[in-house]
Amino acid sequence: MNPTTPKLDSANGALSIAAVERDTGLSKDTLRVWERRYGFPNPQRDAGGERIYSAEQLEKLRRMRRLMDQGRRPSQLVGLTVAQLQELLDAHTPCAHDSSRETTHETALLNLVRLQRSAELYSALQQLLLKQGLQRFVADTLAPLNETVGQAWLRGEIDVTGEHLYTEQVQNLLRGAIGASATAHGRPRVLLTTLPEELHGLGLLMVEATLVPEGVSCVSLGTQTPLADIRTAAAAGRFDVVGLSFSAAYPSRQAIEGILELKSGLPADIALWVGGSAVQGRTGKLPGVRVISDLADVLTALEQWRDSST
Amino acid sequence: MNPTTPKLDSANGALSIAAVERDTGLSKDTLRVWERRYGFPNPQRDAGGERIYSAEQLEKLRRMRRLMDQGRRPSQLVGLTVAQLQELLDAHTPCAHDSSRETTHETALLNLVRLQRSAELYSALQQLLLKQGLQRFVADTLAPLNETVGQAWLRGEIDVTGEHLYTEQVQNLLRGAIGASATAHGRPRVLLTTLPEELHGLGLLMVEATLVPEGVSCVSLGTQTPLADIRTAAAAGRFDVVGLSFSAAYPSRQAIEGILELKSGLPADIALWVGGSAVQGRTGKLPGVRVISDLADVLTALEQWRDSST
DNA sequence: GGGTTCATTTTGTCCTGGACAAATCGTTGA
DNA sequence: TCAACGATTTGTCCAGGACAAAATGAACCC
Repeated sequence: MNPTTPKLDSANGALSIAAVERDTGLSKDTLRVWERRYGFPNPQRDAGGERIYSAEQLEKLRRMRRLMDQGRRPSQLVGLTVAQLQELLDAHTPCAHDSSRETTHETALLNLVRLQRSAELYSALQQLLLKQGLQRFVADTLAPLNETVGQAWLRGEIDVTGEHLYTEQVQNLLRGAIGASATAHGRPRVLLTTLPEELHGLGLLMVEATLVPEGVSCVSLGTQTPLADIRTAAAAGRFDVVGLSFSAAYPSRQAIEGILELKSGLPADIALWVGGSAVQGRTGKLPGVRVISDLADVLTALEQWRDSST
Repeated sequence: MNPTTPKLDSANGALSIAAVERDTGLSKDTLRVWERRYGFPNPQRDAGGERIYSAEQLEKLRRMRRLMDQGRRPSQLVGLTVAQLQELLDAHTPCAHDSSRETTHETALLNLVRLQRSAELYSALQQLLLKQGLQRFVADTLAPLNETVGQAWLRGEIDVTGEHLYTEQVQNLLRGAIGASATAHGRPRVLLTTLPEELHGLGLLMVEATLVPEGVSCVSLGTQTPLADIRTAAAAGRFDVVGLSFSAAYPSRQAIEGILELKSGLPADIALWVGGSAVQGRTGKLPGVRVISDLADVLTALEQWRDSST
């Protein structure tokens, strides 16, 4: 189908520019212009003159990207070593969440992730779910655990496998619980999804799990729905609310732009709720959009909607 | 953060090249090279010389893309009108699976997808699941329904929204069912995942749903696991079998290459099972690999494994 | 001091046109 | 019927120039 798919890519450690684009989210144009301007990354070339990036360059690019998501600019970062970048990342870690504050549950669960004991992880989570109930489980256990796993991943304590495994088990659990308690005709009708290029769907599931017990009827479109499709789906399904979720990796700028564009094409009587670190504190730039600060705030937003729609 | 994000995009009907890339999945490079070679699309230019695509051009590009997913080549398509392209899309309905063969269940379910009645879809599927049991439900209902939905999508009868919604509901259902009947210590231990660039995870879930009732302990890593990670995970978790799934969209060549490379790096006592249209009938090219022909064959493979490992 | 305006710098995206290699097609020969 | 091999098609990559939006910093007024 694709006449040319990128050589071998990550198979033998030879990273093409397309592979780096996928992994870092930095466009090919950006990678080339950085090389021209800053001299980094300075990849080797194969026989055909095409760029071959090393794993180390990829690591540095990944960290740069994360720091830029926090508001830094590339020229400040490009001269630093991987270790120095890592220091900056560690320094930023919100002090409100240092490891000493991790609960016993959390460290135990994190250990299961680290050891890749998926079945035990699943049943441990399930027990907590039964004990706490869906909403409290999501807000009090899952949300901080997510954070902890994310941090552990950044620090390199968990590999890709561990992270995949974690999200898989959480999805299994949440989807089962949601399916069990879904209602068909509740109000409001909420449409949940993410914008294109946002792959993380766990946030959506957590929101859905929070809303469903309140009698809300949620429809999730999964991740990566084109703007035009969100619009038509929202109108066609007579939804009251459209909810978007953004992970920390999503560029804040892009998020705001997408949100505003969607808002402008959405009927005025459909509310737009957005949540995730990419949009935190940007309320000012998003008139007419409800910015959700955390999972508890989802319920507040719901209450407000119900009050105002009487 | 991004100093320049594409103007206003589709907000006022002015489509930048980036917007068209997002909507059609055709890369900027491809769009430019088509314009150079075929004279289409031939967008207007704004004051700065940048391309402005019309909605009509976008429509034609969308259809071309769909037809190319069916194996056509751009040079055949670029001269046709939108109407002619639509005709081709309508005509594609493969005769092996004409609508007359669809069961009553199937047409009813397909209608729910088309009308985006997600709650009803979910409960209809759930009823079937209860009546048929997990394994028969997956093999007899879900597999053909998948096929039908895929065909309908190719013909343009269902939009992205409908497809998202369908996979979302099926996932909810299967994950719930799997979670309910999972066993922690069964044999064999099976590791399920897809290679990088393969995004479709529904096949994995269906396999998992088929195996779990047999007392197999399955661990799914979700989609897009790098080869190196599959290897380390398989060894570290002491798995007996690694299972890979490939959708029809995955290039066959790439699949075989990836499988062989994985096989060569895997301990000899770990079996490798692969399934999906991309690998059908390629048994000859894959020595030492168990090619799974369909869902029933999964159970055959399981039986064989259990026989040979006594 | 705190806020507004304006020039300057930074930065990502888009442009052109050339090149190449993988995939496919069409033909030939066993 | 199938394998092999040249010709064609096709998507990706490259270089280096240009531009406009965003961020920064200086000057200014209340």
